[in-house]
Amino acid sequence: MNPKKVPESTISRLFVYLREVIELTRMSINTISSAELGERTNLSDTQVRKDLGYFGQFGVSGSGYNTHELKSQLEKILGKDKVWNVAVVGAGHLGRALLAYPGFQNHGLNIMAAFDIDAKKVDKQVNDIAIKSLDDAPRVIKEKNISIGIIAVPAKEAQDVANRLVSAGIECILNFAPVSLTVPEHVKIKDVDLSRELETLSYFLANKKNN
Amino acid sequence: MNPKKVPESTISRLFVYLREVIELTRMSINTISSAELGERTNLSDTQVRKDLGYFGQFGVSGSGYNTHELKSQLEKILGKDKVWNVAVVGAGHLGRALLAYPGFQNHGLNIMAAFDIDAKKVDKQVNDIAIKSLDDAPRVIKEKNISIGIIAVPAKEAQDVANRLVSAGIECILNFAPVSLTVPEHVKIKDVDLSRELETLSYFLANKKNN
DNA sequence: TGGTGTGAATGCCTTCACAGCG
DNA sequence: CGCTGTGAAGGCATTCACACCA
Repeated sequence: MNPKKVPESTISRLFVYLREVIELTRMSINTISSAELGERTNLSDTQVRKDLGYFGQFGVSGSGYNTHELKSQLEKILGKDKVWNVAVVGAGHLGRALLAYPGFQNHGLNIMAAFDIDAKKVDKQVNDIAIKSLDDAPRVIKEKNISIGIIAVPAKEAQDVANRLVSAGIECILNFAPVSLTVPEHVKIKDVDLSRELETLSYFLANKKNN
Repeated sequence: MNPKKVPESTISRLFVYLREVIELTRMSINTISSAELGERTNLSDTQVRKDLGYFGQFGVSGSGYNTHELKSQLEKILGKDKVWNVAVVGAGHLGRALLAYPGFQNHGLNIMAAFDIDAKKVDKQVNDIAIKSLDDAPRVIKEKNISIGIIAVPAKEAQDVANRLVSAGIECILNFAPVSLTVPEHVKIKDVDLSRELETLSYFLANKKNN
């Protein structure tokens, strides 16, 4: 349908533009140029125009983009009319932080279930969500039509959890465990590796001095 | 010193190789080929060799890499002999999860301090670390020689926190707030945008059906 | 004049292809 | 023969340069 292939990084930035444009409409600002939008998002004006250009011509020469129109176009492009159900596996500190994270609800993402293998955590309530045994996952995932799974368990258990999620019908995984998971082709996986991010920063520090 | 510029993505992968190699030495496996190492990390054999090739020739033709030597070389390259002190700003769910995160200690990263503006949280203890008022940050950061800051506060406060950290002498920031922060050239910033990661997955789901 | 839209140029990173080595 | 090391090719994403438009 799209004439040219859209880079994944473009998609990621569109969410940033959308956030900013929502803020602008709240402030009753009706027009914005690519340069201004770029400044607010720490991106170049060309980058902004190129990204938007993949999906049509929303701008007005000499004036810029209408924020209200841009907002609704971006929402349409990014599928913001749809809502997706999410399950969190692992009710440790990180898992519970994710259950409490306010950033998801506003973005078409509903955390519907939480699982853990630890019997001591099962049936505890976190933020209105009851933690269930991992054994219940296949049933609950199907019943509640959950399509996104978040893995927040230790590295050793992560592959097993991934296997269970996949066979329960999960289509996307956000993985916080510091291991490379193997999943079937049709499952999309995204890694968030917190210690690696920090380690990369420390590498930067270690090498800064030498230059 | 390095003849060719090393891609940042290579650095990031070196940490993955190191993890794997540590695991291999624990299992008393003394030799590994680039193909095997690639399989364990979901990367290609060429990628592994190219990455290592930036830093020298550690391999043995026909047999592979000695895990013990590779381990110590990687540790040296990545500055694992050094230890860096870290401060967390924001003692909400995410901040507290980071304070409790076990993955940092083993990696030359010591969380030495935590700050919050909320007077109700100040002086509470989390995982042996006392939460201090943000106003104490400049003093504590200097006293404890902290060079990495983690921002885990709401979007609206993030830029202000960043400014304070920078003027207190912080050199690297790991930012969990969903905004683009502006910092001086010499400060390295790395964003971890959790809702964006999840949103990108939901975009993938929304578009999968159309193909 | 002040802005958009976009082919062309560039730069970065990954993959290919293969020479060389134990 | 199996595996490393690496120049060359290729692919993807960003930036440049400029035609075009209100």
